[in-house]
Amino acid sequence: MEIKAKVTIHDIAEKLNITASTVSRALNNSPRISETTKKAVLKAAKQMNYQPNNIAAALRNGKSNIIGVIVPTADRAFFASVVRGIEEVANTLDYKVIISQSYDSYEKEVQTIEALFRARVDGIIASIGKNTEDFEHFKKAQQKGMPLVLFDRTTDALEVSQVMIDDYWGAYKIVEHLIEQGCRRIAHFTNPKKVSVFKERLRGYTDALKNNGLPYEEELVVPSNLQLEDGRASMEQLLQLKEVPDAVFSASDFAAMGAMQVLKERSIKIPEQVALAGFSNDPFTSFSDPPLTTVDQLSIPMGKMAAELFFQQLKTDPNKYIPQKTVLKPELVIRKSSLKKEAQLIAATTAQK
Amino acid sequence: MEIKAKVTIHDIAEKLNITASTVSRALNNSPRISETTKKAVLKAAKQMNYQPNNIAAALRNGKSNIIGVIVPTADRAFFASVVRGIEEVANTLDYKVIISQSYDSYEKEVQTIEALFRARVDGIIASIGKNTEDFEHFKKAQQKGMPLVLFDRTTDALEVSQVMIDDYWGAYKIVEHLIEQGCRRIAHFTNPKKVSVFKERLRGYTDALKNNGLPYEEELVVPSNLQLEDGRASMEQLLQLKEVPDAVFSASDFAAMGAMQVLKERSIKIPEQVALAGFSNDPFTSFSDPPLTTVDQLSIPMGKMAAELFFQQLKTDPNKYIPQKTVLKPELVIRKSSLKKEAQLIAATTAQK
DNA sequence: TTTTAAAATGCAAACGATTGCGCAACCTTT
DNA sequence: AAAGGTTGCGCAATCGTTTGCATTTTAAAA
Repeated sequence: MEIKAKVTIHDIAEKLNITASTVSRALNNSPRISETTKKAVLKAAKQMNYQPNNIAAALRNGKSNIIGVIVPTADRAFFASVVRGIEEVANTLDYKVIISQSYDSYEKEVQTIEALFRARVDGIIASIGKNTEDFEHFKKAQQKGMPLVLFDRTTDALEVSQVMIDDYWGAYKIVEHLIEQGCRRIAHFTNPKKVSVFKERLRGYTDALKNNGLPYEEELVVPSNLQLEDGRASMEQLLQLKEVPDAVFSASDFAAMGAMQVLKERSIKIPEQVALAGFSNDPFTSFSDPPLTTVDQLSIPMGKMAAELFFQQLKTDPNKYIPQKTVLKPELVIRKSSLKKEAQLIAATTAQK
Repeated sequence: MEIKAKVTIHDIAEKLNITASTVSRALNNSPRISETTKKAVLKAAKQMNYQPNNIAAALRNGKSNIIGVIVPTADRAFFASVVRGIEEVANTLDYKVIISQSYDSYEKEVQTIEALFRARVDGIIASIGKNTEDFEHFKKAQQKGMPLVLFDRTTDALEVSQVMIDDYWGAYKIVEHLIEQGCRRIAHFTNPKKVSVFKERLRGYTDALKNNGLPYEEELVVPSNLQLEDGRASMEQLLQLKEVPDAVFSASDFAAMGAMQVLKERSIKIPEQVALAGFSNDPFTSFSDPPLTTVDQLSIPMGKMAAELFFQQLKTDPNKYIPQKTVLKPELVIRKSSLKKEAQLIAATTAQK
């Protein structure tokens, strides 16, 4: 078994005394070829250890069977899971996934998309970088007639298929949950950026308050970058208030975590004194103490759905295609950090003894 | 700005009244082309919005500028970070990264590698699936003269470049740390599989005990699958012992986490009564209460190193190449779960008041 | 002004698979 | 037995770049 020169359909053809055309057709199971020769070709191919050259086919066909995926960073839990979801469905259709990172930089994003064009990907699935406000580079993809699907961080500036979760609904529901648990002064950590997800979560928060007869109070809504440290700072700030809140709904798990740390340092009981909820269901949320109530973003399903929209678009005439906006209902993940009633009940029965 | 038919070097050539050869050479900055025409070509290319077709080039050159990466699952924190590292260096060299998942299935792994062959990747970077014991599919890559780099889960059955961390050293050091903190009965959670990493960690554990004059006790080494639930069970088991350990070094963060839960449920103080250490530095370890001491696996550097080995191999004559085995020294991440001395000190000063 | 070397560009064949069109050979029908 | 249909396969162009080997142009030397 030495290394033999790469075998092509021509080699097979020669061996069988037929032409490459016939071999090609046989391999592609064309009805124009007799069963006998098909069998012969298949057999010879196996025997000679033939490996089709997708690149040659790609050149001829003008399609590469490759999807380009752009994410801010490949190792953030959410994005990693989406990529996983995309790969899972791509895999079943013999498509490959090229992954590239934009690092939330506009310039990188533009470069990256150009690189994907050069690589001749058949289309692109992307989550827009935080600092991107111009979308010409994505439009280019559309102009080329490539399928383009946006997920999570999308924009309405583009007529494009997109998948996201219903941030409003998730926020609304979780605030409602907090209220149901007896919380009456619910604070919210938000982000001032134009990014729509945070706006939506804020809207869900305010509407839930309103519809449940609770007042919206400016001082309870604190904006920040939503990282761990920001969460700490925001919590400190809230604790300065004359009237301390009895719950915090953070638009990010990290900030919620920061708040949790501060509360614990001050021996403020969670959830009895302050209930806590985050957003994203980052893997770490189940390991905190108490485990953090949060909203699951359905990352893997989102990836799958994005891929499905992609292939749907791939199959239909670019002129006929109508972009689809898919909104996934997120799932509430209720954990101890917000189960005030239960905690009180346990406290009561323990005290009774 | 309508969609113009794709422009090729021939179009540029025609416009400039030269041939495609010249255009090609100009674009590739060949010394055989005069500066004047180079300028002209570049200008025309920009003007006509020329996009090079990598596929055609790949066909002609026999190389695609694509690396195939195989991981068990794309969304496990460790692998996601390695992929990130790989992509980072690939990106600087205008290489693209195709990612594919083996799901720890041998069959999938074989299929996946075949698919990568078809895609004509220039080489492969992979972490071997848990259940893989035959390596013919990887050998095929080598026979084709492709660069092949293995990371983390490697094998000595293949003469191949590999990157891993020094599990022995990491384990040794962390056990030493526990001893230094005053622990004398240190338990260990391990995994019975043939996978070398766990064997190495076990070896580091036993050697550290030995070299520090502590006895190795069978009953303190408990094997399991090292998931959260396994950690819980193992801890329960340890608590049944006549002499309960005063520390646990788990070969996985998840199992360590399970142990932490059990200890907390029983109000056993961490680290005062039982110190805890894990392995991997999974992101969640910094969010537990107390934060978990662990060993960082240098995932991003590992990815970068794997990519560097890859390119190194790509550059050198396959016959001359000598596989490199790179062993990264992991980093101890000391957190509260093991800082017994500090905890005792604080306890003491608090009591004094 | 011719000769000669160097510099710049052109020609044409690859790379490997696909496919529209055409041409045999064979079968059916009348 | 001639006309018309099928069936099975071959021819040759094509996808867009690259590159070895000319060939032309330019500049320098004689």
